[in-house]
Amino acid sequence: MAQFWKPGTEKPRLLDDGEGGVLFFSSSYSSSSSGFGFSSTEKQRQRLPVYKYRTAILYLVETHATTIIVGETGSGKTTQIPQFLKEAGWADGGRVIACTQPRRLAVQAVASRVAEEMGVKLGEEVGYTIRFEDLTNPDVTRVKFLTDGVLLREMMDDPLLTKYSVIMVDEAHERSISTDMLLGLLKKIQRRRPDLRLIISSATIEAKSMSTFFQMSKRRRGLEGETLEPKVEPAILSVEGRGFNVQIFYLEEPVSDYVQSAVSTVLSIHEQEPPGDILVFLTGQDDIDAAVQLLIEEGQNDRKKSELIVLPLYSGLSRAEQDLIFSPTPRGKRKVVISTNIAETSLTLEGIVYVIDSGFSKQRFYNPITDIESLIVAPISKASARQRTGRAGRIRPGKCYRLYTEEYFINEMPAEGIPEMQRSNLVTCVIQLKALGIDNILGFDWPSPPSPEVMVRALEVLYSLGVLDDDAKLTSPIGFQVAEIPLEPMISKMILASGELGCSEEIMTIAAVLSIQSIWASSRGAQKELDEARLRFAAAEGDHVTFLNVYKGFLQSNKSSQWCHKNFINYQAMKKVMEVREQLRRIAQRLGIIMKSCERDTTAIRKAVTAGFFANACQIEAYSHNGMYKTVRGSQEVYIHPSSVLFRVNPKWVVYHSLVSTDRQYMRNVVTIDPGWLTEVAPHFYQQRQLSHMPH
DNA sequence: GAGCACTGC
Repeated sequence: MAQFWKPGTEKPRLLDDGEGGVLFFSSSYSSSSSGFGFSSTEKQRQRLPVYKYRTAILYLVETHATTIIVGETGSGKTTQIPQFLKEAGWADGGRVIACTQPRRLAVQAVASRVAEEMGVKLGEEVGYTIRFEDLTNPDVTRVKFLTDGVLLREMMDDPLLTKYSVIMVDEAHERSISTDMLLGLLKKIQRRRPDLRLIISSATIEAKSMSTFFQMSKRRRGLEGETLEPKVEPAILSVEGRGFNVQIFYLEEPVSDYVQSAVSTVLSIHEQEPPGDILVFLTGQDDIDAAVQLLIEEGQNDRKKSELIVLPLYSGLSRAEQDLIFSPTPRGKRKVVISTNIAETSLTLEGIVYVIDSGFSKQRFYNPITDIESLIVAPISKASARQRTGRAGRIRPGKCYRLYTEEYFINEMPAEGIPEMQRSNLVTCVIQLKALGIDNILGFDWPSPPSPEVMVRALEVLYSLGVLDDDAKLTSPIGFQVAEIPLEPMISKMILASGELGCSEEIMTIAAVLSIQSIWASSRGAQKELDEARLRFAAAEGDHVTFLNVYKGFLQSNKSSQWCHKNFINYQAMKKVMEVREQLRRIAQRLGIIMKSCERDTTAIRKAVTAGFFANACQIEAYSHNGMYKTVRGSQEVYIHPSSVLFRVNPKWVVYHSLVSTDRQYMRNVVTIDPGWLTEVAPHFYQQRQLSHMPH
């Protein structure tokens, strides 16, 4: 292997901070406020790198409106800082300390860890809130963990978030849409609430741009000089991590086939390196299955290679298939996990010593002209590369093999990825801002502003749904109701229509199914059986009505997991459908939507679907032999996806829920309609499209 | 007859 690789100079756990203005405090250990002898958890707390910055952090939070903390994994910032704040009195007088996370699992894990360290029952002094689960008690909860999406929802009832004294936004470097929205809105809140403190916690050094972002709000206000106010300039503090060193190797020459290159690197490691599991980052199911296949074939006629346990990992796998990843590696074997980005942040694997990084991942891009989102294989950023590398150093020093050259890493790889906000359709984001009373959407102060074209397109869609009026204000009641329902606006509109059409029971089910990934079980190696199972539920009207048949069968089976397994249905997904449906039913009740079943009248159901998705109407091409459709709106060429029950049935008129773009545009989840309904449910859109009168 | 990185309310 030596001739293929050369050691790099970069050490991933060291921050290459060329940034000025980074504050390093090295105060001595502070004592605990408990006054008791140190318990073992107390000792563990003190060993975390963040512990020696306790005084510094509390000082900075006291004196600065915003504190930016750059901390690598293992620094302990997420679990310790909320406790420091609590001990220092930030939760006195009924105030609450909030800490947001991008993911539900992280919220639960961190909250229970902190409750344990503080010796309190989870849900009392320390609590958490995620969708479907609120483990807090408003009277006693003082430290609250929540997803950033939940905090955004809380702003709809309490726009200034008055009960919180400090809000810590964790994992801000991931730059998800909801984190970015939160940052923009918190900056606005700061102007009205000088008492509020923000802590922005990030794993990368882009702290500088974040600092500039938070600096300006106060300047504009002209607060400088007022003595009682906190400093307008955000503080930046850097905290070291506690990972092990990872040695990095680069390719000497670029390769064209990273799958093949990854496979041969796995084999070289296995031949030449001491025991330790391998994690390979590829881009998607295709790549991963191909690599798994190649490695299994290699193992079939070679004793040494047969010691490899090769496991794929991506979100489409069933729970049981994913759980295989966590089983301990037997003696004399070596586990090789071949994964998508899921292992970069969402899942942590223990026992990984070697990481192989292809340098690519699938990323979403959005084209506002065609209104199509697509997944494209694109180069990752340096920040991602470091994150991947860090996965090798969790238990002991590790090695990372990058399937690109050092020259490429240094000179060509972008420092940071493009924030999700600049790669997505923003319809949901815009309606949330409108609901929060932000009128000037185009002038909103974002950490990374999206293009005006994307914003205008979102406003156009909301206008066509009747959610916004000519002045781009939320309509009443429809606009406010759609904003209240936590789903895509087109699904929410469909729900509202179902109340009037007398089919709300059915539409709630359809809305719940459409809002989750897929109710079908993954079908690796059993495609034919899955297709047959799907046919057992198939309805002539299309996929939406088919979902109703599945849901009915599931209820009749008494929500049996065995029934799901037998019918190639994802049991976890069905449980989620039930949860979402229940939440929707409660919201509908609040909004005064009458719950009613239309029995077997699928006309009402399909009309309700059309009321939300009229913009996705398509007509088949008159002399098409290959099932080509054209969208009514833009004459775009589209095809029914082979997984649809209407595939090869090719009805004349359909509406679809979403497009998958590969070599062709495929419509997923398709239902037949009568074209007459289009002018009936959306006259403004199909009869008098007033292009001159678009909202702005 | 083909394919969906990952979250979240």
